[in-house]
Amino acid sequence: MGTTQLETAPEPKYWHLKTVLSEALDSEFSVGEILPNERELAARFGVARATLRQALEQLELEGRLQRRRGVGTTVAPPRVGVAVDPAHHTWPGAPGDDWEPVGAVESQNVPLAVSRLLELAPGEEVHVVHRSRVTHGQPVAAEQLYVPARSVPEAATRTAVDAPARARTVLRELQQLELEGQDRAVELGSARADDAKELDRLPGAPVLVVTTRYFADGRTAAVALSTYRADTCRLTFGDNEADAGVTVLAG
Amino acid sequence: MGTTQLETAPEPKYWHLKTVLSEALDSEFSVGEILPNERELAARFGVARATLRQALEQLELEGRLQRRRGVGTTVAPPRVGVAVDPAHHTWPGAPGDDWEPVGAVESQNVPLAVSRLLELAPGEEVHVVHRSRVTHGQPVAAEQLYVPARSVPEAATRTAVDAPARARTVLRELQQLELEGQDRAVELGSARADDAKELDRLPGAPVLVVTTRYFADGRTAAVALSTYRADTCRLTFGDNEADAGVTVLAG
DNA sequence: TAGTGGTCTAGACCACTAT
DNA sequence: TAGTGGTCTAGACCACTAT
Repeated sequence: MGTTQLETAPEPKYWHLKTVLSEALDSEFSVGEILPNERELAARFGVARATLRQALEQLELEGRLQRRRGVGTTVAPPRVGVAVDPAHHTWPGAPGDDWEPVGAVESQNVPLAVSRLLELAPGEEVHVVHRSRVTHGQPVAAEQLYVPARSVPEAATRTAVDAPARARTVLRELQQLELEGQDRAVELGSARADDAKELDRLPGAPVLVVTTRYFADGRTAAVALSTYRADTCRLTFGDNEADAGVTVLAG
Repeated sequence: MGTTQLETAPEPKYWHLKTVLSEALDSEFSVGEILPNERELAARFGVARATLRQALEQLELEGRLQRRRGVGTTVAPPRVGVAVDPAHHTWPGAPGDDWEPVGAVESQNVPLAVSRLLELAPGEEVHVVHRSRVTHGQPVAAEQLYVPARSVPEAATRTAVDAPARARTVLRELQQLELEGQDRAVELGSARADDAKELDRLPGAPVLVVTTRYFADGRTAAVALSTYRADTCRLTFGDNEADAGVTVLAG
């Protein structure tokens, strides 16, 4: 016989569990259905709760499950396709964009990476416009749009009555400029406490961060940091019409 | 005095730890530097190892740390910008694309979501072309390109000598078609075992999955599933020239 | 107030890397 | 063979939701 030790390393329990649960979700559960609680599931599979949780975490990451503290674990609907990059480039706040202005403040305190993209001088004033995006009644994204005061010298945010009006003032001025181009980058991040609250998630939840640079007057005129829920969103780019409706479950 | 119970909920230990470590990384460590091991760090901060690991996991997710079993934890370099969507649309394998053909097989067994996108008939044959992408000497992505046999009737994969040659045969035939358009979607996933191995990660590692649809002859002629390391990659879209060089650390 | 998922502990052992 | 991160256990208690 000889030693047959060429075998592949044993599969971790949580990995096997994930596979089993995934198949059960496909065949025995429907969207919105509540799973047994974690202590019950762990007992049923004969593993420690921590191990069971490792499997559930992965399935949540893949958009298969939704877990809510105090409530329970449910089968998640397919991810929602959200159009991020329409073929026709426009300023934020242009007609037809899905974002809701929430407020705006003036600040000298912006993330280092943003100040580099905008090539800010030390102490330079920046309007920070806060917007949110809702699809199918669910909050899917929160955005901070950084607009140097130099880009919109006429924006009179202090005279506006309420917060959304202040935001609209900045957006309106921005649209006076000629948009010369834009680009985007997508990366994985974890939700800051404020964004998490707005997205109805816990701090640290995985998010897709889209960085958009808007070019005008030969320089970067504004930068948007948009934070999308990674569990529920599929970001779409290009020719496609809004929701293609089909989700590729990447597991 | 009265009860002052309007206070915000206490910050979890691992969250606070993450903040402390993050600041230490900024000020006291440089890229590539090795951190003390987990048992040592946990002792130093007076927490259980599991709690320390929760903080490290988040920092790794944000691309700040790199952990390797048997080796240790090091400070990660800034994320690499990888161009995903050049302004000029082309077939995969066109001159100038960064992918290396690895192999190709014929299969009737494709992911359900892919077969829906391609509107495959049951049992229809599909070429599965496997490619990999390397940047700065590091593997950053693995791809499965699904091409229905009907799209490339002349592709003679069986006569090709080696695996890369079989892949190139399919790609060459694909380029004979007129590309009418393409679109993309990005979502979070976890690495399958085979992709994980190729990307030098453990199975289940977080990845960004890009689904590309290629249109020709009025239908979807091919679909690519590209799996990018989420810890090391920032996907760029649009006008930007390759690497913008600046990383937005989304934490 | 009961029930849920989230945090945390203090261990043990395993898989892997480098020497 | 020593040292690392990865997996797993069996608990305890906390924050939050809904009744």
